[in-house]
Amino acid sequence: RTVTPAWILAQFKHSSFRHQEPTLDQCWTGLAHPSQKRKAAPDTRNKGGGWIQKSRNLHEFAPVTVVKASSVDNPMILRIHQAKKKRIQSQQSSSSGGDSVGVVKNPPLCNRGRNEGISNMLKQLSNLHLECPLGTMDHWRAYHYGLMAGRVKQLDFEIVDERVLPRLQHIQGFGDSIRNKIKEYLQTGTCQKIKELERDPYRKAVQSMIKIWSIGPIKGKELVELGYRTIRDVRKGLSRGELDGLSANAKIGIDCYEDFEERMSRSEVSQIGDIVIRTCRQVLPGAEATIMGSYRRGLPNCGDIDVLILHPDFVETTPKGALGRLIRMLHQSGHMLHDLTSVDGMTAGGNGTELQSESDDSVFHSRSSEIEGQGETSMGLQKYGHYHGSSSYMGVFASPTDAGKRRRIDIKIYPYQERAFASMYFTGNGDFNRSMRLWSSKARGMTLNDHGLFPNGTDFANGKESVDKLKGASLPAATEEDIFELLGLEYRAPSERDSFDAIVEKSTSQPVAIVELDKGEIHHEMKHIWID
DNA sequence: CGACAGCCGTA
DNA sequence: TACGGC
DNA sequence: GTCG
Ligand SMILES: O=c1ccn([C@H]2C[C@H](O)[C@@H](COP(=O)(O)OP(=O)(O)OP(=O)(O)O)O2)c(=O)[nH]1
Ligand SMILES: [Mg+2]
Repeated sequence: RTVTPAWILAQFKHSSFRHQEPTLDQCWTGLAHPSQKRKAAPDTRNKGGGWIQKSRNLHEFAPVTVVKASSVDNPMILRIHQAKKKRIQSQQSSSSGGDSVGVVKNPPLCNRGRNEGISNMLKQLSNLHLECPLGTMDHWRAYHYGLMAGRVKQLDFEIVDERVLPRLQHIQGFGDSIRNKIKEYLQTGTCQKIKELERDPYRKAVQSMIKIWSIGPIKGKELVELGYRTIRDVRKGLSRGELDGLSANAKIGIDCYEDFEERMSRSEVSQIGDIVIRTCRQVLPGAEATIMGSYRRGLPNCGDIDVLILHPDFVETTPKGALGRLIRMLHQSGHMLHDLTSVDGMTAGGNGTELQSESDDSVFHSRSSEIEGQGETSMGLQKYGHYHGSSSYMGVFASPTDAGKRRRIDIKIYPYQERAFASMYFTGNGDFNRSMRLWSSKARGMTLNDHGLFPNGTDFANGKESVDKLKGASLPAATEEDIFELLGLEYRAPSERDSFDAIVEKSTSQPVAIVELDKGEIHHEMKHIWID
């Protein structure tokens, strides 16, 4: 937060090192009315080498100097850095390692649903921070609470009273704060922090703003500072012309507020899927379209519908303009109501189903952005040195089962050779993907994304443009099983891909190890412990 | 202190 | 680049 | 929030 000079002066009066929380009017919001916003100036705070950074334009923002706690004079941080140096040295001298880990921090986990109450409490804490990340820390608080909510369920013992707390201390991720909350839960059956967060009217207001699609914590706070508290307020403001500065997507989000809050039944998802898939086959004969996301994982209800399109004849590219034609046709039939992303080829005159085979050179080189070369993102060619033509669409679909209701839809199309990676990605869930990518990077020295699996230390990783195409190329995988195998992970069916801890090293793996870390270091490289 | 996945689209 | 989203 |  940026504070006003008034707040700073007030702190000196207290002659104490503990400062007071600034009240709302002691904060410098620096906010302009959305409709008056100019182009965003680059945020230069906290960048650059020095450990003292001056604030920018004094007339625009509060005259505050940001002091970074640096290693220069902070004994705590010095100690950490020295410890780090020592660790590195000892590893270089005796590379045998493996036994440097005295405490076994990874007890056997099982997948029985234990510790329900505690897990629910942690999940609530996670959601409260996630749904309203006011501070910069809240994002990672939510992340960690979420992680531990999953992990308590998998413990091989039930937390019934305080005597097991010391035992928790030796398990990765249960720090002081969480152990104290568990203690409080055991004693009182509740958690004051949750109550506190739920009561806070400011939080509540921001949260209701954030639920508008395309409004995040920044815009949400801005709206609250401007006096809006509820979706009704925002709608009123919009009708008065006070909020014309909001993005086109935000206006759609406001319009569909209640509809987007709801989740749909599987049967509704499958009916929408039928419509999309049928239309897709008309527009692109031979295409394979599949419903992904929570639907593929078998959840009883879904927040949106995710559709993946592939075509076996387009191995390295995607058919030009196909996605656009699909969207156009869905608009014409009245199913698609709004676009949340632009679509190349949608407004083009290209008729129906002309199919260029990908061996046609014109498909390959249609990558200038002025032309409506479909798909091909600018990053793809530069960073990966491989040619790809994936593209994606986000829109709003009319419910076929619940008249008048509007549903979020995501449609993505990938080259056929990326199908395993695209399907892994699009099946999720989000935590599972993050866990798998973290494992890939930390334990295997490879970067995993929705296009492929890339060994690090190649041109890809260095961000250079690849001259030799093979050097920047992905390891091949035709199926999802292949990807688990390449990474040395236990296979997980879609319905099992439900948490961070669902990523587990395969016991008999002969992985394609690229990093030269010993096992102990791999395991303890990060706080995320991979359980054998 | 820095890490906690890796991208894409909009303004 | 900042923000929001998958 | 937690770890190294
Ligand atoms: O931060 C994210 C969000 C999503 N995804 C992937 C996994 C996810 O399964 C898929 C579709 O995203 P969506 O937001 O639709 O999630 P979902 O798993 O389908 O759940 P929901 O029922 O809320 O749609 O995209 C990620 O990799 N990272
Ligand atoms: Mg979904």
